[in-house]
Amino acid sequence: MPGPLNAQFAVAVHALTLLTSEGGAPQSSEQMSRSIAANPVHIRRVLGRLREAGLVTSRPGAKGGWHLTRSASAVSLGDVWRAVQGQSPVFGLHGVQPGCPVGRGVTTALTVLDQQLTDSVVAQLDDITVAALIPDFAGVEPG
Amino acid sequence: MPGPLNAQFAVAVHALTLLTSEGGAPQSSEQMSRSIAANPVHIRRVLGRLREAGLVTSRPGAKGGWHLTRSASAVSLGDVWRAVQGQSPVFGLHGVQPGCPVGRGVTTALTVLDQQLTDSVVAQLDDITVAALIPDFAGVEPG
DNA sequence: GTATTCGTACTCAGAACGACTACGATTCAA
DNA sequence: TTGAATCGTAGTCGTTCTGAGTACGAATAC
Repeated sequence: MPGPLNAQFAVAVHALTLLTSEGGAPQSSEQMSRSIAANPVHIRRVLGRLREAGLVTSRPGAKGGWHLTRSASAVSLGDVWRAVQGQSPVFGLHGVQPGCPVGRGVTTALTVLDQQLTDSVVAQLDDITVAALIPDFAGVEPG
Repeated sequence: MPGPLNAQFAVAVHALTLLTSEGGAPQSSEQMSRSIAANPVHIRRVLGRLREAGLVTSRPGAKGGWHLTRSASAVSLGDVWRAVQGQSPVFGLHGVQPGCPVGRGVTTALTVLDQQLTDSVVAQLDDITVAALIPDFAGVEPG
């Protein structure tokens, strides 16, 4: 129902926290879809990005599913961000390239600024681990 | 033609730079639409936000148009950001509110994080003036 | 009075996103 | 070997967002 959001990032982080429970046993996308308010296929697609980044692994078939490749305290939100967002624009501050020279100068300046702000944000995300987001880490069972 | 972007911010900044030229004489949205690759109506809507924020004024009728209320060196990009974006979410890191307690904890944590990152970005924008984006300030004529 | 310009409501097209279905491929277990 | 479970992925659909564009009334200058 909601619209404008980086929901993939939230789904990824939420899934990672779920994978820390159950003693690290693999969990299926179907299983996680009940805790995360999202479609199993969508979850698979998002986690696919995380797999490409080496944060999780997946195995098809019975008793298959997803599991972490390292502890949640060794995964930063910056890792998740890079895996999910890749190089896609964050702010998109720069609009269409105009014809007039003043406009081009402004556009290039905004492009540089966009990159600086993005770097700053990712740097802050790098200082936060997934484990830090879990209230009472390793003591709460998802419902 | 392009899609995913905060083009309003770019339009606003570009318009402000245009208003610094011509010796501060009022310019019409039609006039600016030729330099900015955007529709006059769209420009009026964006500048309307800036007017609400007190950054520009407008006057209808012949010889009307828009002009700055202060020097471009006294307008920060943070001012423009707040005028254009308001309180709308920037990252939207937090997804749908899920039912399970772990999920709620993660969601609230992401909500707090979102606010922190937004504050950080706006603080950086506050340190940059519109004038700083103009190459050779007061020496270039828009075409 | 006429031309100019803003203010704003309305519609339209395109892109993006997630939900959902479907189905093949893979893996485990009996 | 059969069947169930699960991933991988293509495809479609509906919703939402955004900007483009049209239209027209109100205000202003000459």
